[in-house]
Amino acid sequence: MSENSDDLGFDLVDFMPYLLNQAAEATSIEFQHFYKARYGMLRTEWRIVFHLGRYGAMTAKEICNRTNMHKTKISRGVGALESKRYLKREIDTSDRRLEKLSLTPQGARVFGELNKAAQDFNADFARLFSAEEGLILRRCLKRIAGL
Amino acid sequence: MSENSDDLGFDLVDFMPYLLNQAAEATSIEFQHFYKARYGMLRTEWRIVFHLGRYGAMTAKEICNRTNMHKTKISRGVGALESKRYLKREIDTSDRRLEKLSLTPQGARVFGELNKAAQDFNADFARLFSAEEGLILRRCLKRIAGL
DNA sequence: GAATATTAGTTGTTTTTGTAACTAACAAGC
DNA sequence: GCTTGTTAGTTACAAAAACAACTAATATTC
Repeated sequence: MSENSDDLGFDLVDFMPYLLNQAAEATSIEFQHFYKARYGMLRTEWRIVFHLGRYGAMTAKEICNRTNMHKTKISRGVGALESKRYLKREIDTSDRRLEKLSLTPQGARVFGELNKAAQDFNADFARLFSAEEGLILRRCLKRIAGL
Repeated sequence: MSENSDDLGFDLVDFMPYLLNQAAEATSIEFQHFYKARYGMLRTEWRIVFHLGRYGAMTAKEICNRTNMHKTKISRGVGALESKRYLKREIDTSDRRLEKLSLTPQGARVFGELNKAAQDFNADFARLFSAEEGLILRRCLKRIAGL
């Protein structure tokens, strides 16, 4: 905290929103390489692919609820993924407002590769910390994010 | 981690870039209220004000180096703060490429208020954690951010 | 000291995001 | 059955960020 005689307060690095943001940025930028450079995907798109690959077919709304991304972001991500042929839509016959989204075989393959990369990334990441640190870090972040 | 028989890997919430991002987002959005709603400032502008208020007059380049924000972002932030009369520029006579940036009295007053709000925010934030958790969280985040 | 390179900062253009208004389908109330 | 309300998703427009090209000043090199 470094309170000092001039009462200027803490250093920026001790300000949690800043520190969290810097840590998140640094990490995101690293992982971007996998989905951006190789598959031309945006973060939103990668998240959608992850959701559909990991949890199965669902509607855009369900992805919204799970991630608290805004629906317009999802709508555009879905459009982009569709034009890349990674995803297909199927309109629910009992409620024609709903679109069930699912990965195409090609999309599933991309998910497989990215998911593998993500697991490796996470494993490497974990090596930065002791077991106790990792546990506490994860617990604290979940609490902050309200998860 | 929840490894399961289908080998689908972890949940998104256990993927560190995602978890960090969600935590950073949640926190940033809360603190935005202070600088955005009250002073019409953007995050970049708040960071610039913080730097000048906390560490004294410096050039745009120095702010760049300290924060790894891109220089165009800083340039526009400085312009916006100048038109709000929170900041003034002074060209270095020995090297006329350099502009020494500093807060106006009005800017200094705003810094004082925001800095106070930031300290309070940080103190409230700290209450989410035990002393040990807070220490470890901070240490881990710094390591991740390379700080 | 003239050509070249580097540095600080700006400007212009393109992407991406955020916000609000919209369409289409369904649901409720009467 | 016809208003009124709600929900899923899209589209249009404005704000912000990213990226590249630029200007002006200083350094370097020969």
